Amino acid sequence: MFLSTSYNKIDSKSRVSIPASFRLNLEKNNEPLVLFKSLQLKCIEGTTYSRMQMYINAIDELDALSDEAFVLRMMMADSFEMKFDTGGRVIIPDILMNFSGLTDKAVFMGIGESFYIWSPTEYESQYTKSQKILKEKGPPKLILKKQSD
Amino acid sequence: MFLSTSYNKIDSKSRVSIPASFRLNLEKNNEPLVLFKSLQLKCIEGTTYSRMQMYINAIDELDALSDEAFVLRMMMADSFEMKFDTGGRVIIPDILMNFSGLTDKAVFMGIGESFYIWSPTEYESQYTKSQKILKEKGPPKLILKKQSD
DNA sequence: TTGACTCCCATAATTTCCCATGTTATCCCA
DNA sequence: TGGGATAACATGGGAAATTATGGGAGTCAA
Repeated sequence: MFLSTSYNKIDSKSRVSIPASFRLNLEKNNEPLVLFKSLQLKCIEGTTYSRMQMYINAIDELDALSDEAFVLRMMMADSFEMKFDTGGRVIIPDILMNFSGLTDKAVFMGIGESFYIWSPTEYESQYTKSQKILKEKGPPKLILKKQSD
Repeated sequence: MFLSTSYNKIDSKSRVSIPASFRLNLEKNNEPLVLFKSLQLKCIEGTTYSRMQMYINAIDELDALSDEAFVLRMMMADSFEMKFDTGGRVIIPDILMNFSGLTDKAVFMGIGESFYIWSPTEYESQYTKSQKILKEKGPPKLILKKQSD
């Protein structure tokens, strides 16, 4: 699971350290890391290779001509398998840098099965927004289920 | 898995480098590359030899005289097994160049089990279209299943 | 001999890999 | 509980390997 938030520097080669706790989570499960454009937010999303595989399998089960399949294929096109250097860094592809507005600093935000990478300004505005909603609507009501598989 | 998007040049001999990550994916699985006309889009589709075989098997399950079977057989006729040169390039057959409107630049778009090759203009219009669908209909709702095979 | 095609080599640019260093966090013992 | 030793982490830079791409020599057929 990916949890917690941290800031890391992006150097002139577009390299950035993935937080150690995230890396450990991947290594423990022997999972490569995949980064892709978030479908809803102006940020990069990171997840495991096998979770990405689940999306791909889902494509084959949809009507090949459907809008859903079309959008999912585009999502794959904006996905990148990452390689770590010995220091635990990855190089963020230009496409993702531009899309998310990243320059020299990245905010890593673990959200369970995946994590977000934000530019600091975008992160702050999203955080503020979430606090506002929380204040107005109160905490969300959750129905917790035991894991079935 | 074929992931990510990249641009490569097509030279005067109709040669083009297949992105290294795609090549690696093929080599790793000892799979020849097959290119064919997309059935839905104005682009070339690339996939593994064994996935092409799955399409062929699917034809056999259809009514031999049906329109579907007819169309699929025609698709097979416009499929080509590719040979790589020492630099990792292939020569794109004229039929496919003309069909997809390729001239001097190709966009490679990994979509999981296969990949598309577009002319830059066609790629951009398709990308715009996907963004529009995403905006209007929101992200596809998926029920993700763990891989069963 | 020309044209089309295949195979191979050359090179520039990019990417990957590895080593070095400062900084932060963790641990252990007094 | 403090404070120093040790390990882990984040970050910088450069060497080495890989990739993309251009061009040419050899082959075969018309």
